[in-house]
Amino acid sequence: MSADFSKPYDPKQTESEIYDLWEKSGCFNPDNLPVKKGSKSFVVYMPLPNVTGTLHVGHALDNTTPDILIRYYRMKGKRTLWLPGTDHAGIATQYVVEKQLKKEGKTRFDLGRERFIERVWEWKKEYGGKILEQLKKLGLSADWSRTRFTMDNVYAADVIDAFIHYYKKNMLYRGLRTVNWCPRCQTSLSDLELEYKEGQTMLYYIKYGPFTLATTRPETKFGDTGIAVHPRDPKYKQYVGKELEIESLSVEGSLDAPAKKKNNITVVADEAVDREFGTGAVKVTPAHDLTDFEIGNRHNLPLVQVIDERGRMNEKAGKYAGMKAEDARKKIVEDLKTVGLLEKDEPYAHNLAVCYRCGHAIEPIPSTQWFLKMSSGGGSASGGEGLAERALDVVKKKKVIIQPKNFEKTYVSWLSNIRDWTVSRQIWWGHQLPVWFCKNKKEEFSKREKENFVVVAEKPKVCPFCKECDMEQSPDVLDTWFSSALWPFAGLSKEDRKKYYPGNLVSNAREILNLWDARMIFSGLEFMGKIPFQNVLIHGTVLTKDGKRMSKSLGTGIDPLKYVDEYGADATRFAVIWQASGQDIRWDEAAVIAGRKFTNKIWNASRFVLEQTKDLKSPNPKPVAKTKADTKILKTLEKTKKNTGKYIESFQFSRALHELYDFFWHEFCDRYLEASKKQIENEKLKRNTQAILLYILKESLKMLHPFIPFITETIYREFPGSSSLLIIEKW
RNA sequence: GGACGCUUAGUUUAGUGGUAGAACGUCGCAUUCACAUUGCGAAGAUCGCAGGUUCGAUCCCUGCAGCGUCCACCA
Repeated sequence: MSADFSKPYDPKQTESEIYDLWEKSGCFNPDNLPVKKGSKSFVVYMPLPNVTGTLHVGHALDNTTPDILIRYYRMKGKRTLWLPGTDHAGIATQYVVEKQLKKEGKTRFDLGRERFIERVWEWKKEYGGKILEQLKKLGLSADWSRTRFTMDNVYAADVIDAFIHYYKKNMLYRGLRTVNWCPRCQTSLSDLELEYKEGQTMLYYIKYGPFTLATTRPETKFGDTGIAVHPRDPKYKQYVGKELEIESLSVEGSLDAPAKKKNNITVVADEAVDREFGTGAVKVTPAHDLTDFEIGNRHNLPLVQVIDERGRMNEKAGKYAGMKAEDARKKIVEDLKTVGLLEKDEPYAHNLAVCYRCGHAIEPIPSTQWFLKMSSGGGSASGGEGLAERALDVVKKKKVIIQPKNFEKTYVSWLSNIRDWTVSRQIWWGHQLPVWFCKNKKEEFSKREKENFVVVAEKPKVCPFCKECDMEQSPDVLDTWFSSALWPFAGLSKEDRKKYYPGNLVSNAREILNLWDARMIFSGLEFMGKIPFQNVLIHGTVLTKDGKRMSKSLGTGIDPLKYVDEYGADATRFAVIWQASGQDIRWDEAAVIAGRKFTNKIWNASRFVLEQTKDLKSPNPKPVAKTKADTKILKTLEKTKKNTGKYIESFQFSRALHELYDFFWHEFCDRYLEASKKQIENEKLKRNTQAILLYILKESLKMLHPFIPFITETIYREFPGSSSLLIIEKW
């Protein structure tokens, strides 16, 4: 293969050949790099793309900047590792496969858990590697030989160990949490699995002591433990913090005198209340509404469950017990009318959440979940500081630097107000909890003190409780983020951890700063005793040209491969970096075209330089400044080199690229190349001018290589006497 | 509802306490000599609005308006 300068640069032809060359050279793997002994490593953890993901411009942003750093530091002689992998993305993947099944007229229940999971693995085998293959087209120099999937056996073992570790440290506990429940499918549903149906219901205005409350669900009133108002609402200010004895409907369906009321209601002020809705005050039923559950959590309101798993009123509902919630509603409304507590009702259109599978109305009910303690407050037995405090500390002490700086605020406020992390999920695809229950000692809900389960990696041969049953594993799986939080070390082999942990950097979009970055930080501290990386780079969101969000469903998403195909990977990378200068990016195809023009310029300038210097015997003659033009270009080169390095090291990639663009195009091509034409005609200046041309071009290619690696490598191969690859050339 | 951000030439944007740089586009000129995916040159910005701080603000503060993103959610 050699470059054909008689034709315009054709990225399509060369890019895949060059990429093969790099892969074959093994230089993506830090263990193969010709680095000096004792030289430092530079490690980047790739944001794990979901196996269900399709490539979008955001991925190009996520990955182009680390690639620049990796290539730069590789050329600077560091041992560079860029660790790639994919995430099993629990709910998202399960959802995709279930949709596939639906087309065949089946549900996951038809297959059963085991066969369903097999089916997901099949799906993963077929599509799971696709996104990484697409990423390679952008020219990323990640070490693919180390690629891991968050459900690989070795990775899974670490995930299970982590769970057991937390359990032993008394940082995991079981508790109730209100979840979306389908009474027909008998399963909890994630947000993804909800569908919304527009419906007409009634909004009932119920008298509640000094309040009138609007609700669509009067049947949950027996589970009410609070009334919430907006903190800045002057109407209700006087009641906030008071516990009220309220004249209300009794479970016998009659009027309850205030004195007889057992469960009094606390008035709380909460930001979640919409002052404009209804009367501006709402009843709080933590057991049967997700928002109310959050409010209850914030104000320590008790949880009173009045509807059961089958969607029927339970014994707490007195004479209404056993009735379906819907029927109970009618009856209760009647009774409220009779006792004079119903002020009015009006029709109300709202979105009703239904099960995506069977269409049944979902019923929020409390269910047992596993929680990971985030904070030392609340009697953590781990002594010292909790996970959140430690993650906060390293950022406050600047051991971990979040850039741009203002995202530090987001991070700090999230961790400062954090609640314990619900790590269990009621789906099938994921890391199943290493929790084993005794079949003979079943309890609805068991806290530690009256255990009927053990937490161990392998199923115990003999049940420690009844000594005779075949223990049953908890059907729950872990939240996907629980496993991806371990990525900086679970992604590495035990051997690698000694060499490549801690790493240096992650680069991702802002929406996963808390979901992922924060959790990697505290997991790293907990399990490795060290921060996983010093730098968190948050890049802007890629928007459409008119400033709208890119989304697949709106048809505004953009596949960067379209540009790779049309203009080349270099031009695409150029466009991404060129535009990623400030905040969010309004993606403009014009930038890709500018990138292609630039690569074309480089191509032609290189052709000129290589032709002009063909007769130069010594491949690397020392250039000297003999003319004004010589002095100028050599000086400017030094300045550009210095600035480019400075900008790359401080993550100002766009600035670096603009500087390089300016230098190459305007200083080198427009000025020096033109001047060189005359100088070469002068025999006295000829040799030296040739030497300068070659030298400037070579140095330019090096500086440009991290940004536009393909074309620079292609041209470098044409250099007289170049034996090695540009990718490992000294910067 | 919460958090964060944006508002600078036709468009996309950079930037600084002393009235602004660029890219694309537009217009004019040039060009057999690396490149028309070119070169040279020109026009084009009261730096969202209203106050304030300051000798002086596009840059700092306050308010307003518009736009957007993320998170939470619609009782």
